[in-house]
Amino acid sequence: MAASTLTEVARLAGVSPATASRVLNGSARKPGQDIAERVRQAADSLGYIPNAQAQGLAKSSSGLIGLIVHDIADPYFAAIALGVQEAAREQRKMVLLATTAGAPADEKEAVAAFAARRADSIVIAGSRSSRPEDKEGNAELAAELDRYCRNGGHVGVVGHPVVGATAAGGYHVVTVPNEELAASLAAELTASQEGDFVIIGGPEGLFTSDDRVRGFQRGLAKAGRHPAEVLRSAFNRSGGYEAGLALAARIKDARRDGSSGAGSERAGSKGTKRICIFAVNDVMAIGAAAALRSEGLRIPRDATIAGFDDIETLRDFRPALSTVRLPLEEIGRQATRSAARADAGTDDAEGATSPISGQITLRRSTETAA
Amino acid sequence: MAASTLTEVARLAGVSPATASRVLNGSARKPGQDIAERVRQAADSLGYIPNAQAQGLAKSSSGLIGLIVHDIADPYFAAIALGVQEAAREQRKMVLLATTAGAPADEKEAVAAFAARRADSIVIAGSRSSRPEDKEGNAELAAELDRYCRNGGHVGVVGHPVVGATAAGGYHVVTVPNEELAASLAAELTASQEGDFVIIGGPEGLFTSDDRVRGFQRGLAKAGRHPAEVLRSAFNRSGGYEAGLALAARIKDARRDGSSGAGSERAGSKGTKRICIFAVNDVMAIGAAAALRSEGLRIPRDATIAGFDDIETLRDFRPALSTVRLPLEEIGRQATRSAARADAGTDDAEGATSPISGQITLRRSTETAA
DNA sequence: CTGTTAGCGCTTTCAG
DNA sequence: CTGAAAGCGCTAACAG
Repeated sequence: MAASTLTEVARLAGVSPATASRVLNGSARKPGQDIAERVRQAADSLGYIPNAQAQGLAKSSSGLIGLIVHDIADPYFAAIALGVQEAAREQRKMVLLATTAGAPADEKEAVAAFAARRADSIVIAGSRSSRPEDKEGNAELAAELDRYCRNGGHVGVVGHPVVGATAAGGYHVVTVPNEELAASLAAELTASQEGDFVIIGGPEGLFTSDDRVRGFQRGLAKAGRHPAEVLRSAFNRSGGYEAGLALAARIKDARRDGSSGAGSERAGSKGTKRICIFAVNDVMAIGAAAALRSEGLRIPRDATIAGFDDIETLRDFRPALSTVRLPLEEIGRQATRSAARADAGTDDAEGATSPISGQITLRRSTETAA
Repeated sequence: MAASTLTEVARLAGVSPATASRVLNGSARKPGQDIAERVRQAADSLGYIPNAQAQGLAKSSSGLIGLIVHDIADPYFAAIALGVQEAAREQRKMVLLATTAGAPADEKEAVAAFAARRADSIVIAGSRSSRPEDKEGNAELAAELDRYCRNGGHVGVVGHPVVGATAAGGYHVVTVPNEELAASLAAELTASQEGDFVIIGGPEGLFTSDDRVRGFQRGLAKAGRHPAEVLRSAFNRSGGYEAGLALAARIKDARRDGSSGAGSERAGSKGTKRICIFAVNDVMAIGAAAALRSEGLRIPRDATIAGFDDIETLRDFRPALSTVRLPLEEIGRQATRSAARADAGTDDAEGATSPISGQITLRRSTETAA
């Protein structure tokens, strides 16, 4: 028993399908009260549900918004996804989700799939990269995106423009001031941290990571500190954990050397000043912290640490993590809205969404008080 | 410049649209090598992307899987969503996401929207409820679901069947043994916990919560303990926080009374034995823990606490949370697969997926050792 | 204001 | 093995 169709409804109501369409699904022209009522009754007596595919085909638009994330289980993306959802709801659209693990090749496939479904717009979250191994993938992704835009699609990108994408019409970027914020974070930290800084970054070539690293170094330089050493690992918790392990070993070594055989536990109170770790995102920071802890080191006693993003789920972590708060939901919302805006013809200056701002948030993990 | 169509490709290749269709999109019949090659070339020289809407209309199926969650930013749902995503990928389908905050009315809308899009199957995650205020909504949801199934749709539900849904064909439930697991948790806890138990539950009528409460009480009874008092609040972090605040006050009072004016800080070592809190999910447990901490109480020193779910993002929380590990991703995967199975006609015993099992995981938060 | 007539792009009998 | 023709369900010009 297939779902009933508009034609059936029309027949039951004794009108033409066109009229039924006009009353059931919005149209500029309003049929007469009497007839409208009859149609409506027929419709719900049959349990009529319009076939969105057919509507889409006829109107060539789909009421769909495509969302591309690296990993929906990562709270960073989940928060953005929530924002996208909200914006989609405002536009009375549904969101189609694609998880790509950040591989440009998969992202390209996702874009193609969205294009095939005639998604009205596409939102891409997740760091762009310029790694050599992604070069080809990036080019293909850019080409796919261009084609999508040329065919009338709109795309909103979170963070950085996709490498190589010509800024064709319908292509919008929600810029996140990663570099500036990282610089500010560094500036604030230098006020209290006396020891060396170490950065735990993601793989080289990941824009988000690179920007934060660069910004942090800049902030350090401005404060007259020498540049931090940069440890590279995966852009997730286990990457942070690994790097944390390496740092823990180093801290212990330094302590052993510094205390020449004796054995106080408190690195922070020794000649060797405790290091301050900046992990380029919260999940990595949490991973690093876990590693230090597992090696018997304490934060902020033996080392201080800061992250980036201010992931909500991680706010109850102790010691509370110093970080940079990013309005993740808002970012998702804006990316979605900016993509839709062009859709509606509201061509206000190409990207009139208010700029994203973040907020340095110092908490216990970088406290240096006795 | 609209996307190019099959007809265009066919014309360019000098064949009929039918043939082009046969070579480009899978068909039982295989056109000749020579002609196939020509079509393929024409296709990608034009950058042809099949119009999924049109295909869907013609085949009346869409390659879409609808997923309904309360809140995609909640790590519990995010984990399930990841599993759904994976299963969808196996089936070469995309997932359509709907966030409903658990309101049956919204869920009904989501189901209707999915039905309109001719989703091949629908997965519903998130606790069902039998609260009086949801009664009407549940009935409508059930009706909508039934209609969807009757029209050939398949649905996979996580946890409990939707209230009032007739177990029509195509309706599958992935059962999570919440009650049993909660009972086991209680059993294990009674071995080490001497004080009273208190349960922080969600609103009455939420099945998941109710099951866990019931199971826990049963476990307690079996161990000869008297039933735990049940505090009700919202089924999320802030609900846990609120309840935690109330408990903190109570613990402090008890301590003051117990120590009649003197003032040791250690409730655990007093005559009043420390209470053991069971929060029906991890996020609530974390909230409660945060509340206790903010009131100057320490875990497990002043009270012990356990949660449920073993949310991955929360595993770095300290003290490590005792909980029941649930294979969330797997649950999502199974719900998706079981819904699809019927689709493929593989009618193996109505629900031949392996049953979900959980694992009691005792960690620091319930340690009672000195 | 309503009904009729064409498609939207693709699949799928059914002939050739 | 290929092509022609008839829709899938709905919308949007046109007529009436």
